[in-house]
Amino acid sequence: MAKPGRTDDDARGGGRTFIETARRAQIVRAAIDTIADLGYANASYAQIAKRAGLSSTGLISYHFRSKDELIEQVVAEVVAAGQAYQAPRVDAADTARGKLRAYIESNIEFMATHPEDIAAVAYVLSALPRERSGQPAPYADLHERGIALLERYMRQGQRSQELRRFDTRVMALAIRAAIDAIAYEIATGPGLDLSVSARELGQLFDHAMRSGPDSTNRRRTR
Amino acid sequence: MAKPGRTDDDARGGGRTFIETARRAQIVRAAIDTIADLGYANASYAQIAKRAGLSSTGLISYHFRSKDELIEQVVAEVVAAGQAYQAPRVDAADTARGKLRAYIESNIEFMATHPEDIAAVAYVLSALPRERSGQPAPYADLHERGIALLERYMRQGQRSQELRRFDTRVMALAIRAAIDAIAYEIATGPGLDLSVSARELGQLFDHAMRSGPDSTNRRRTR
Amino acid sequence: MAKPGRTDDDARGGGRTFIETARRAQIVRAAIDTIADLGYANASYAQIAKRAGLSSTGLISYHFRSKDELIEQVVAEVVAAGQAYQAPRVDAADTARGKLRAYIESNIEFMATHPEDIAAVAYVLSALPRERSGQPAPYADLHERGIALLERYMRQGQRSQELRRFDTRVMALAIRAAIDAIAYEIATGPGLDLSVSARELGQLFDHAMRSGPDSTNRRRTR
Amino acid sequence: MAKPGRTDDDARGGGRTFIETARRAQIVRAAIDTIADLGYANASYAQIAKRAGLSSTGLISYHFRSKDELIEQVVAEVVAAGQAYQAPRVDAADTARGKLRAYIESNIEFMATHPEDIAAVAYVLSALPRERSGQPAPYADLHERGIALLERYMRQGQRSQELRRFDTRVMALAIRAAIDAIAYEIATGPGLDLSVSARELGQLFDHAMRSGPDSTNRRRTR
DNA sequence: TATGAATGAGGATTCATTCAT
DNA sequence: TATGAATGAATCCTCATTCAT
Repeated sequence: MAKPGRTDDDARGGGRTFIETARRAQIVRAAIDTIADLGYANASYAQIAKRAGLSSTGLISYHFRSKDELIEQVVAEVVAAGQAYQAPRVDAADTARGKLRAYIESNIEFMATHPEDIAAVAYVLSALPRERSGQPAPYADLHERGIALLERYMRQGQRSQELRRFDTRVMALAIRAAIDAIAYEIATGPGLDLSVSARELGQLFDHAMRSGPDSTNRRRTR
Repeated sequence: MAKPGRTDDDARGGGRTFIETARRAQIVRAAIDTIADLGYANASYAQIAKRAGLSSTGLISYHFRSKDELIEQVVAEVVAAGQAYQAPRVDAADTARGKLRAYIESNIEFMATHPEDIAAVAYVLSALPRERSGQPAPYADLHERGIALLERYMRQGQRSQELRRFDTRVMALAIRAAIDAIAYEIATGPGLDLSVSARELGQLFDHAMRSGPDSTNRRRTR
Repeated sequence: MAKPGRTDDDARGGGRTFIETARRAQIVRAAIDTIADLGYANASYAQIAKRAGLSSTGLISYHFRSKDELIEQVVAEVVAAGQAYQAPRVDAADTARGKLRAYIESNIEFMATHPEDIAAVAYVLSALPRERSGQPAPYADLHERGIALLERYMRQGQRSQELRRFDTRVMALAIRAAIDAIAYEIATGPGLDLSVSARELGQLFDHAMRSGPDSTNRRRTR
Repeated sequence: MAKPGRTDDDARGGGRTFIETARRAQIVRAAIDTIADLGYANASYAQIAKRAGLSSTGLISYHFRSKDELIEQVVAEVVAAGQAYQAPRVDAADTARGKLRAYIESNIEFMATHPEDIAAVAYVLSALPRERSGQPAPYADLHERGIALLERYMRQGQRSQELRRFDTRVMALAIRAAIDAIAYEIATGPGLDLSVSARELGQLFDHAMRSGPDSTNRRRTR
């Protein structure tokens, strides 16, 4: 039958028609907007269909095997867009300090310029149960991968003595959290300027991480 | 007949009988546990009632005007407890740097030692729509008050030249976000140690804020 | 909460209110009528609620954990009524031939006088998949118990030489099937008289089973 | 454009192209398999299309005016195959007793050797509402024709005194029901042997119908 | 002929809330 | 105060059918 949302071979988008692909994209976009506007809990098929200009919720079910699959696509879409924006900017820098700064600044830029996308995934991720009977949270690896990348740069910078010694995990978590918070602030409240804030945050963590001129690098005790 | 959850004078707990107060507390506690366990979306009255040992969901509706009011109380309860823990510890410090460090460390301590409470409000806050038809987000002032407090200490420290010049709002947002992230990490993943992380984070932002090493870099005595 | 249809301890009807019991019975009755009228496939909650005079399908879900449970009760209800009718009549006979005849006749009587009940279970049993991935059909034991009872009487009669030798399983299946068919015919088509048919069928199988006067009892060859 | 399933002249297959006829047969076959496997309730167009190797459910709607028509064809197909098998075998016998015995045995043989077909019609017939707003049950004549045939043989046998006097309708109904039950048992449960059961059942009703042993009890030669 | 997109009705179930007791 | 019965809206999803291509 090849009802696209229902076949088993959906890992590959192989058998997707042009119109099917377009519809899926349209629905995913509508889902993002809906979630960003109303929150995850209120993002019903009815609301999504309304925003997508669809005359029936059945069409969503036709294109996506289940609501879970739709949400999955929402996250995937935003993540892909984010990485496409960020990767070249980070790669362009050549020192560890530079890469970390580029990471922070480009990340904020993307987030602040795609507020709907970010709001949507934020809603989704925070709505899912933290962990379900042993198995890890559904999108945990997403977060974890970002942290791991940051830590890798940090250790690199510590080896080359660009950076002082500190607990890389704590620092990485702090950076990610700060980025999210600032981006959110920029996107919602009108009080903060994008480029200024990006630079400020880059500076903040540059101060926090760099080897001080008084390089009496206190080692973590314990 | 003065149904407590329904009368108009509910802003003040004025007309509450003893038993009424106890029941409300019991239900709020059950709601916290439920939300922490199942997430906001699955925290139905049925589930909450079950955990509260109540035999009818009707009783919840009787004691709370609406589900919104119950959730409001959930947040209020946790916030009050947090402030009770934190205020004396911050007040005890006498310099701005000290206060900021105390704020960070005591905040993490509270959060890490009350994982259920924190999980519950985290779920609630992140589930609520950011803004609803013009009016600000439901608990925005909560967040805003925390930020304002931090900024006040920072400006104080900048005036006394304990701290370097930076954008206080960006810094405050970063601190709050980092605290939340670390506390969440401690509460869920078993990888992070509470007291170590608290100290690390205190140090992180101490580095980020303090005046350069050429200035009189007073060490925290402790 | 003790929502009756949802608690786990439903094996025991222990915690059932009077009104709850009454409602359940009412709904089961409405379900029987609906299924008998419309068939299993068309017996939606909406139809059942309409016939029960309920203003919401939600009430059915409130009283029964799931549709499966409701259907289970439908079958249980009819089976119980049938056994209550039949058991004393069979027990009253003292020879094997007599018991078998009483079984046949009383069974037809019950079925023909409770056409709705019979139609309902017939629909239900025939709608369920014959077997599902290994596990036996849902109500298979029901049928099997009836067959086993008949076979027991037959073997008894064969030992006492009241009955000729024959394959008891084939005979038992034939009897059960014939009873069902005749009862159905009586209940629907107006052409057949109840007591006459009951007697005829009793005679039919009496002829088929009794030791012929020419008691050259051919053993099953095989 | 003569959409075959939709035109009015569908009673006769007059205007059917070759490919149209083939497609219809293919779909009917797939429907039989699907119903036999999943039951009537779960035999959706989607499932049927999948088994038929069709890539769209639309094609089924294209070839059949409605689902009712498809189901009708399913029944017709199986009935035709059954009659093709049975008719010559019954005709070959020359006495009434012989014909009845041949009917019973050949009927069982067909049913037991075509379990899918039989399961499918069994599901269909038992799923359909007994009568729909006055008009008789959809396939009542099918059943009625079989009964009438049996009764004709019986009356013939009674006139020639091969058979004792009994209610022919009750007997005919019993025979049909028994055949169905045994065939079903053979097809599903592995406990019963086909040829043994066929012979047993033939004997059963031979005993039930034949004139008493005082009469000239002709043995079947075979 | 065949496909796949689209439709809209209808499916069971969950939910917060109300109300009589 | 507390209970449990009842309500009706809203949830996702499945289905047969239609239609443009």
